Amino acid sequence: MSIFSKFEASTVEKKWYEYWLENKHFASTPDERPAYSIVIPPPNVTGILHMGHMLNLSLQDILIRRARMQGYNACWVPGTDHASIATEAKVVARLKEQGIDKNDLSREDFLKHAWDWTEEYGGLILEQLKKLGASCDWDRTKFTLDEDMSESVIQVFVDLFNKGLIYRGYRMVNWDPEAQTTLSDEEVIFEEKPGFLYHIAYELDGVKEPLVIATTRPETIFGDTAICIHPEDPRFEHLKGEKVKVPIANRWIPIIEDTYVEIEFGTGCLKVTPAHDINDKVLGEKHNLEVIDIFNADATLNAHGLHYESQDRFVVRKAVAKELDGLGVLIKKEEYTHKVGISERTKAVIEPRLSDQWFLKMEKLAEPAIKAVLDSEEVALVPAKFKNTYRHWMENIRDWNISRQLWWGQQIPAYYFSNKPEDFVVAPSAEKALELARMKSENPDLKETDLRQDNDVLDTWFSSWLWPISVFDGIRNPENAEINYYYPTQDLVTGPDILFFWVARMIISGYEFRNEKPFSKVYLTGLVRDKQGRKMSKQLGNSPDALKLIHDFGADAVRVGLMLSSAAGNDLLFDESLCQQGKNFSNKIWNAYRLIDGWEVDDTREHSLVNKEALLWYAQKFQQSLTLINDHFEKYRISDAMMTSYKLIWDDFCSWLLEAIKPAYGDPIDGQTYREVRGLFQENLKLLHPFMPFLTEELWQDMETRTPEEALIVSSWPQVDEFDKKLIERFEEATSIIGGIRNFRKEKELGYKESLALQVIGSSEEIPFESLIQKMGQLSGVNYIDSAPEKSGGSFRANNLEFFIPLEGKIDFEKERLKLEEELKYAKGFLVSVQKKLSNERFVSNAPDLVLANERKKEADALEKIEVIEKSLAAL
RNA sequence: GGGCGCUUAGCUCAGUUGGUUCAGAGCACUUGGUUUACACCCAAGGGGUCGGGGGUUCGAAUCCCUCAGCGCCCACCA
Repeated sequence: MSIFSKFEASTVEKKWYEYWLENKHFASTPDERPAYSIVIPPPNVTGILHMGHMLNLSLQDILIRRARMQGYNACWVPGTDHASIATEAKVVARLKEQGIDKNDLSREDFLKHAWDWTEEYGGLILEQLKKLGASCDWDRTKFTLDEDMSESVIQVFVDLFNKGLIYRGYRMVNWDPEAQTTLSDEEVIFEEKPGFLYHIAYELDGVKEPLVIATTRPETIFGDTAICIHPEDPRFEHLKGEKVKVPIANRWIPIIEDTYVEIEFGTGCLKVTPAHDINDKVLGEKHNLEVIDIFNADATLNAHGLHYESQDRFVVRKAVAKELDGLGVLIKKEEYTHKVGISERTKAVIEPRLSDQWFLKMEKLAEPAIKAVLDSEEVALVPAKFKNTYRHWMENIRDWNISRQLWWGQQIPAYYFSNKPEDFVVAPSAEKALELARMKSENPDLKETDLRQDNDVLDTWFSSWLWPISVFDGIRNPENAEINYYYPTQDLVTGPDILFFWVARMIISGYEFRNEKPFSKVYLTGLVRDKQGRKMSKQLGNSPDALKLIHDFGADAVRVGLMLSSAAGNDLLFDESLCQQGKNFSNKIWNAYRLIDGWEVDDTREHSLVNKEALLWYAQKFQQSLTLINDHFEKYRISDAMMTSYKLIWDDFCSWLLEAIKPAYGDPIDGQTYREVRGLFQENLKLLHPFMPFLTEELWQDMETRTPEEALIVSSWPQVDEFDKKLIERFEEATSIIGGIRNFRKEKELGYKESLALQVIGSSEEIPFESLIQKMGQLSGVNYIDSAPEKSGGSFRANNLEFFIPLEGKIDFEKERLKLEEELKYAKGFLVSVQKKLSNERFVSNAPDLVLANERKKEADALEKIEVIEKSLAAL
């Protein structure tokens, strides 16, 4: 017999994981069964497993394992994402440590370093995932920069370009000075930051008072090309058409008028810097202003910054303020909180910047994706509350900036054949590009060396938005058997933070390239937070080490812990005690097995009525729970499914069934009970397997010698069958009588070993599960009497039945009387409220019959109860 | 600034269409219990005027209004 304890959990896990791999239980190829596929949200190739992953991946594994048991051809495709900005930033940082500057390397050399890094750390996260028990088809592992994946991306780019949906534009974009690339709007997070509102005086021509403007960014005065006032602001009526001098720069700039300016804000005057603010750019275009770009790529100032050239913008901000103060033109500096754009990846403050970028037109593309989620519900978001967020974003969707000034990623397949920016062709390969370039330039002598490929790479999401299609090679090879079999996938499990980055775009690409949804359900998890509700972060140090958790508690326990309180869309307040609870549950199951497995069997022993009834009841209870669990799964209420299984095993199976059939110490068990309870235990293991794969497989295999085909992982999910609801109710009546007896013992301070005689008063029929009650209540006998006996003892009520237990000389009459009077008072009060309701004519005429009948029953029951209590009181 | 959502026991949350079984679960807590599968355990028990106020209704945790607090998404206010 094997032992499943904390000391051996990891060896048991390793044993079964290897067993599943060896026997190809995770592998899937198309066959005649219906497919059930999930594509993993590819983690960053250089990432490490954190709690968010654990939650997502546990959910996916639970879904895929259950589907596998349900007879689907289950296929979970794993993989990783090249995460261009994040990975490139890490590689640049590592090179820096080695004294190498990225700018001194050629593109090819840099990519070599990046691939070295990827091979060194890449896939580490996938290894960690295995520790959790993830049953992915590892032979299918994909990486977004694999050759076939990249080819798909390039093919899609060319296709969209040829459809006229991709264009190149000179636009204000989000510039990350740290990574030195642009970002899409979704990659910019706005945060409230304390700052200052500087009031600066600009000298006016002539003798008039200087004009005071308010700005949060004094360093941008070098890029000022106008001052804007509101045309109807009476304070500035006399300034229309005038010019002012920019301090320090000493340039003269015009005063323009525009209703964009808010009279109430600041001083009512706005300095206009078209190169560095999106609003100013709009104003600039409207008023034909000069554009002066004052920054270098790393957000230091360029020559326009005069003596501040090469200094960082934040250093310059302070220095400029000081200089302005020295000049006597810094009128005021007030504290001011404003929103600042931060790079999602590098956390650098974003600089709005004008530059040439590639864009994808989104409006038309988004249409089918809007319908699919909001109208036809072909794609369901779980929970549905995210539909609103989705709608809002999709209906206001903006063109997607898909180019990044990085090297790690798919290089944009645009080839320039002259110095003019409009002289380019888009092609899947250099050869094809040359051909096209010769045609477009009408120069047949053009050589491949005359072509220059665009330096930029594509946004990482431009590869991952194809993920559900490209992992099955459905872009390059749209008719292949795999894509037609596995696509569309069933469930996608991910966080709502990437609803727009990724989920929405996958739905868009699904309809564009397959004319079909990529998945039917999107299960959106919440964020994993600590128990104080704070986000988990490295800085706070509140993020538990995922692998250490698995090591300390066991993978099953961690999975259970995660499922115990994580409804879809709700944040999970994680605490290690959840894992402890999971571990306690593992221990409980293990011990139940030890009990069953340790019994000595005697086939000559009688199959008692108690055992027979308890087994029959549990079979019903199991069915009831199974129905509930299936329903929870269908509604993606995974934690409810988990909790229902938990209670079934712990309360019903262990506390009731096993306690009921357990033979006295040292006694053997009858053969029939033994076989039946083992059968029921096996069914329990099936239910638990998706949640706790290792422990269940261990016990399953320990019970009997099994062939690989008989492994639990590929066994069948229990069949739903009809069950006797009435029997379950009768059993519950019995358990509440047992509860009454136990409570009685406790109140009367009687030991649990002391046998008691139970008397049922005035009941015309036998109490349910009488022999069970006798055994569990530790009774010497049960008899039925007409009225409360006159001798000393105590009484209690359960299920509207009155019970009496004789206790010679052990009863405190006064205490008993007070208790009964309390009960009587409550029953009378209850009766009054029911009768009040029943005497209300409008209630009687309006309420449905069922409700009315119930109230009448309540009244009758209350009357009966009062009578019983009064009798007992009289007997005292 | 616009939109959406939340507020139920000490904690985390269930509560379908207002009405049988509606005030629940798990954990935590209190009390009693260890040669008898499991103290990582067993048994019993306490605990909430369902955020405040108003309204609709015979009847409201559930529908409407309002106030307060919290959260999320979107947005170009210097």
